Amino acid sequence: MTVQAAIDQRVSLAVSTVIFALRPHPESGLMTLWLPLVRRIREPYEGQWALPGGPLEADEDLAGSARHTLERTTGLAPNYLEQLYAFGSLDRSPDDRVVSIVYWALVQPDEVARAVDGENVEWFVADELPPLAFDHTEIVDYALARLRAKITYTPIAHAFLPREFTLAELRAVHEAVLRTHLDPANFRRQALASKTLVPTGTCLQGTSHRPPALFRFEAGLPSNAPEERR
Amino acid sequence: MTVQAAIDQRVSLAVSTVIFALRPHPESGLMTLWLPLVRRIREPYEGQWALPGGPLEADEDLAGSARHTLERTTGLAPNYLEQLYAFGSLDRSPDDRVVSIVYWALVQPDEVARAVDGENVEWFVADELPPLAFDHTEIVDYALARLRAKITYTPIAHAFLPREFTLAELRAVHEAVLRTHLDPANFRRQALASKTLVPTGTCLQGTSHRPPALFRFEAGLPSNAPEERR
DNA sequence: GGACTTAGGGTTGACATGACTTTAAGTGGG
DNA sequence: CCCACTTAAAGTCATGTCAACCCTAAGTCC
Repeated sequence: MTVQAAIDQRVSLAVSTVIFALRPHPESGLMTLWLPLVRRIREPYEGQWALPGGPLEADEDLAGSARHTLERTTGLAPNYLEQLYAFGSLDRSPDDRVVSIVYWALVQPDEVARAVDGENVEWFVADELPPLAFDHTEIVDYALARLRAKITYTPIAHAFLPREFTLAELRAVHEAVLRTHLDPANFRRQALASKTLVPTGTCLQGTSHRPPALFRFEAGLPSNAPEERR
Repeated sequence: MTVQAAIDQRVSLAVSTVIFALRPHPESGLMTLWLPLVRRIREPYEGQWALPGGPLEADEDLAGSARHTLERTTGLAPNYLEQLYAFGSLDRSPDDRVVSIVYWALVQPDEVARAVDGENVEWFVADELPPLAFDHTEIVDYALARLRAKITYTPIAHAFLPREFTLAELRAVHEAVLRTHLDPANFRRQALASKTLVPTGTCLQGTSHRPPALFRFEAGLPSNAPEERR
């Protein structure tokens, strides 16, 4: 058996990451979900857009690998990172057999993020993507569904925001992700009832109206991902 | 580079399955969760118990691989099969680097199941396991948590039962999994409100009391696993 | 000072939930 | 044949949650 044969015989393992951030929509100006894609520079699917990722290195954790691609494509560290799913259909790649373990991440779009956009990295509105390479369209759809489901029963919205934020900003995140309008009063009650928000005692000044109180997120629930929760 | 070196360099990929079934507890006689384990016949952890599984074959699906080990260890086809998590810590196996994609399955314990128990396969009460090889204790704990969480908001309990069942039997499954007592009247209301149960029109005869109506499960919600839902 | 805007709190009605009661329909025993 | 016993199945009621809505507070801008 040759070296190449030994490699061909085995299934190769990659880690990809769906990276979400909030930015204003280019037309409507409303906050929407964006994600960075990488243009493929080789076959298969050369020239098409794909999720950032790469083969799992022998000295890397799964989450570590996801964090690594995240840093490479956005220059940022994630505020939230969770394993999404392992995709392993036989036909997902035309020639070789690849199993992809996909993570999803939430980042806050700092000024930094724009500077790091490399030659082959570009951000897209998550709900208006071009056709993607491999099964990546299906993967993004699943990640979107998971994000939209999870934000309704878990306090992860703060991961899109800086350390201190107002309830209106937090509500804006929910509205942007879920693409709905939420009642401010009911949202406030529900958010405060979750026991995960701590008032900083200060108010945000410089608004043209009543100054809103600032809050900080305080971890209430532990993560439910076995690997990360150590 | 030698063939061995080429193999060593790469991360190997395995698929394991946590298989749940309900059987009476050996002491209390109450229904409890059981799962089959396989005794390891080689190092590392030789002689210890581990989850059934094996390396991912090049021509196998992920779910297909899980189904395959399921058939090998229990002789059964699963009524429910879902991906649990991909475990890939650097230290999970002492010598080589293994990433395990773990599935969990629900089966109904037919007469068949007992006959197939092989030399190195043995069923254990899920909450009273011996020390397991690798990180399999952690994996089982996670699978148990997932099952107990999911049964409360998803109709999967029927996967432990034959095609037709009474509400009392369905409630007994919930009680066995969650290890609690549930009010029969409230459980009935909740179960019927879920719109996933169809009355067969017949009643179970031969009981020493009022004959209960039989129901059949009718899929209401689609699966939320992207790979399986095709 | 008054219009305007958002913060923040209160009210109400629809609905789900848990604890409990009542009636129905079978068996088995005296 | 009547009665005790068991579980099925339906109903009642108090509580809690949630969405829709209204109202007042506290700033800015003109």
